[in-house]
Amino acid sequence: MDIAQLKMFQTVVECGTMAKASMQLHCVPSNITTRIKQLEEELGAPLFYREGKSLKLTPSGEIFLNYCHKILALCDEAKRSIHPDAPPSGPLKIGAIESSATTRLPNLLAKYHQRYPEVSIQIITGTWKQLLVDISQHKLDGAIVAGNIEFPMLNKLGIYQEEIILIAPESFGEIHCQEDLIGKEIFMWTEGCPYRAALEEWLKLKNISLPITSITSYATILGCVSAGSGVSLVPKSLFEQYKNLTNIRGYKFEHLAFMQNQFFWHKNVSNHKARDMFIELIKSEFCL
Amino acid sequence: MDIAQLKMFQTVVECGTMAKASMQLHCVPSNITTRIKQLEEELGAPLFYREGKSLKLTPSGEIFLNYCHKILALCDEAKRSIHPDAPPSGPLKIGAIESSATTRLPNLLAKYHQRYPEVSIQIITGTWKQLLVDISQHKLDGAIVAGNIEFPMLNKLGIYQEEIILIAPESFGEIHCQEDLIGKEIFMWTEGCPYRAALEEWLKLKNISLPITSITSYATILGCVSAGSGVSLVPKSLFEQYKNLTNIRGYKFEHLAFMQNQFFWHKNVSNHKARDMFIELIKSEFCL
DNA sequence: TCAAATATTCATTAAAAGTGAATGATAAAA
DNA sequence: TTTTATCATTCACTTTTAATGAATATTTGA
Repeated sequence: MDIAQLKMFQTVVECGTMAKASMQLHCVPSNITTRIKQLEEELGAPLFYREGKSLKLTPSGEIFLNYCHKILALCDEAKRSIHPDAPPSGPLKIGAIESSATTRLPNLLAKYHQRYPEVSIQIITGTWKQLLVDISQHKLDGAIVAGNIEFPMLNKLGIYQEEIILIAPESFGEIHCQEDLIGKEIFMWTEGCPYRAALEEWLKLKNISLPITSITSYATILGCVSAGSGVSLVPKSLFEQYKNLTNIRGYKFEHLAFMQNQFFWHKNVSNHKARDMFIELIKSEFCL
Repeated sequence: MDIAQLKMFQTVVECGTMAKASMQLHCVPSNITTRIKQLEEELGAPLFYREGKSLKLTPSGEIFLNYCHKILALCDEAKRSIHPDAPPSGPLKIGAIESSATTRLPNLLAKYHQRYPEVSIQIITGTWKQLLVDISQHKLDGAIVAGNIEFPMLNKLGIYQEEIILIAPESFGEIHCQEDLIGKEIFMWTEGCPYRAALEEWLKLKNISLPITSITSYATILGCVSAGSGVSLVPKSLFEQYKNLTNIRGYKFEHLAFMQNQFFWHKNVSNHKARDMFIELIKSEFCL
């Protein structure tokens, strides 16, 4: 067993194909094939089902992948631990829900990169659940997530309150209560979005159940509302980012005016200076 | 960074010299030298102070060694996890305090080896503290220790009660209270031995403080008592093992008649079948 | 002071990793 | 359906890396 092999295996799973993994690892596909087979032989079990050209993890592969993440994360940590006072460097994988990624992150990243140019940041978006699971499996170093969540093995830090507003085309007239939405089309992020959950909860208070159109793009949601086809519930900061879309009106959403956004990271991962400096930056930006 | 390198580094630390490590790893010393240097270069810090031919870990080396243990333990665990139903095999490092090692372990090991001949067992003796620290640093897979101890990150299982007796030469006459020991020489295991602690506590009840001769060998302690030169406090099972020493008398030690012996292992290490079967054996032998 | 043990260097050999072109199979596109 | 892209794999080959063994200098212990 070899660390390079583990890295290859992990990358193949991430990329989905050996061809893509070989690009990312700057080597030739045949090399990956050989070394994965070699690994499978040593372990005495296949890691992938090979059906046609698709690769699917076997149960053994799933188990082994989890260990790979842990082992590689530990190796990184071991290296970092030797130079506790060196400026942070290396990769930093930060997750964020879409709304945070589009509104707050760009600013944050610019400052971070200016301070620590040696760190190569990677941003991954996903649902809060995906992101937190990924952190606990060491696939992410940390993530910004909305809502007051507790998650085993993860530390958290409250960062900012995101104001939530209801947006609708000017043509719809004033919107103040649930009934004003009846007959209107509603655009929201997919399942797992806390804003969506809040809206559904609000409607349920009056026993109203309306169909919601799922759109995984805030730009599109704003576009739809702007085009006059429906309403949505979005962070105010996002709305302001798109304020050139003039014919949209925002309304206070009293049911859940603010949502706490938090940064999560793994309790067991220490000596991660790049991540710790990211936390420090967050603190200095938002926690004054 | 390479797993083979980490294994080499760990082995060098264990063996104390590169020469001995090279024997254990079945390669030549120059290879070890080269690969350790290579590792140091990659980490950007020396792992050893090289003064003459002695190797001493640098602070960086200490830190890195801890990660090595964790990483290599995880690699083993990853391999084992693939074959959950295979009979246990591979190395199994069990620690024990001297008294357990000499009295209870031999029997246990015979049975274990008969059942799982593929496991190569290694027994390490030490003080309870050393052993438990070694488990938490993944240097040991488990250990048998006397006394009712709690230790972070470790699971424990009570196994048997060890009866404690006071032994003295027949020539000393009856011994029943602390005062009977005054003027007698006392032989005990070194600091850290729970039996010794119990004896000292017992003497302290009457504010008696007697000098104790430390001997790290039960055979020698028994021999000294048998030769008529002093008294000691030992597990009854040990005393019985040496009962051919006829002129020793054993007395009930009321202050601490029994001492609970326990098996400890690491909470975070799962999928360790060889160890789990050892626990099962202990249960079936002692916990009926 | 001598002898055994040790880390290290260096030229050499053996092993392993990586390459690149060819092949066949598969899924998507025309 | 045919065509085209993409993919994993095989194999002969090259490059890189690890391991060896003899030589050397140093140190510990007798």
